[in-house]
Amino acid sequence: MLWSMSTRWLDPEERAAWLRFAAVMELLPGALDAQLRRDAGLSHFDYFVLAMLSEAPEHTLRMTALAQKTNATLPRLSHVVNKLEGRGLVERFPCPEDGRATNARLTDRGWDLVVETAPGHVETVRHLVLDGLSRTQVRQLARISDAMLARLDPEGRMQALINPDASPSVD
Amino acid sequence: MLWSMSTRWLDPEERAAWLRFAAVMELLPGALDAQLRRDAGLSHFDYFVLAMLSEAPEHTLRMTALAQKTNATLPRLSHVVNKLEGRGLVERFPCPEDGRATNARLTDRGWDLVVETAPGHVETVRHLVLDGLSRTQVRQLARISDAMLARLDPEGRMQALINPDASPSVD
DNA sequence: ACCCAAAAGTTGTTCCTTCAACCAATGTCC
DNA sequence: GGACATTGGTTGAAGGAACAACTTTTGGGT
Repeated sequence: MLWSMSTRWLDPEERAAWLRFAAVMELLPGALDAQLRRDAGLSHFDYFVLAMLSEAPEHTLRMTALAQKTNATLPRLSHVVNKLEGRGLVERFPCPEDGRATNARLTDRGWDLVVETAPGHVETVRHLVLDGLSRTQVRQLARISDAMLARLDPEGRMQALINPDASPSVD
Repeated sequence: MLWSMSTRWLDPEERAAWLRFAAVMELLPGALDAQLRRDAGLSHFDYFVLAMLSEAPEHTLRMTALAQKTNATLPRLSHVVNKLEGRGLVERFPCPEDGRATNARLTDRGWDLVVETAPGHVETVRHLVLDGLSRTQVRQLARISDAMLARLDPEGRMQALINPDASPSVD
């Protein structure tokens, strides 16, 4: 910002909202991660990967598709799937239609783990986020988040998630 | 959750709110980090450390106090302050009152950097978060965040920030 | 005075993420 | 139908964060 346009600082209401919201963003991810790590030995990202697979047809997705749904880079996903494969939660096999592509599929063990883990995770989300809000506030939060998403993700890559689907998924 | 109490799943409204909110939490930190890294060569955490010092009397804080304000562990803070000290943005000196303690103080260069950087950062926060919201929604966001904070941080360690104070700070 | 527990920081190790380089398969354009 | 760019994915090394172990200083108890 070289051309120093006298900054519009935050007024008290804006500042109050931003500071609180920033504090939530600081604390909530760690809290969710801690619960999953404790109860299932999974990072939040690990769990999310499994959850996305659990929602997919055949419990299978191409790596690229999975990366988009989880908002991850391909290298990151590759490493994580390596780890999950080592634990027998996921298996990889070449995609029949495209020789370049790889499919990731949830194993039975992986599915079982998601099914075991989802209830506790939902309970945590409820406890930390939703239960403190009124019905009205839940609706307000949805609209506010939508407004932010319009700025953060104009292309709507993450919108895939915001549709109806299968059972455990939950995230 | 062994005692398997048939889980209260999220209803459509709750699910809609949570998915959108989770997407925001996924994207926003990275966006803020990217802007600061590009314009000032600082991670968001780095910037936050400097900002907290810039608000403190004498631009000085004990490591422990700084760690609380930034929600960091002491080891993490120690490493980061090492780096910032190497760049001449912060200096450390033993605390006169307590031989165990160390004080961290913002240098002149550090102060200058915060002053240069703050406007662009505020502009980014405005653009990504606040400008998309109505005045009413800004107030709603503050109240909603407060409700979550009551669950996430019952002790209110981060509440220190939610008070009025000096100029550049901004975060 | 002395001992022992707790507090304040630092250092080192490990794990995770990101970045860059790389390989293989596909598709395209003369 | 052969060269070249593109897509899909993996791998290895480098930078950051969490956790554990280790000093040093303080303070309380006897």
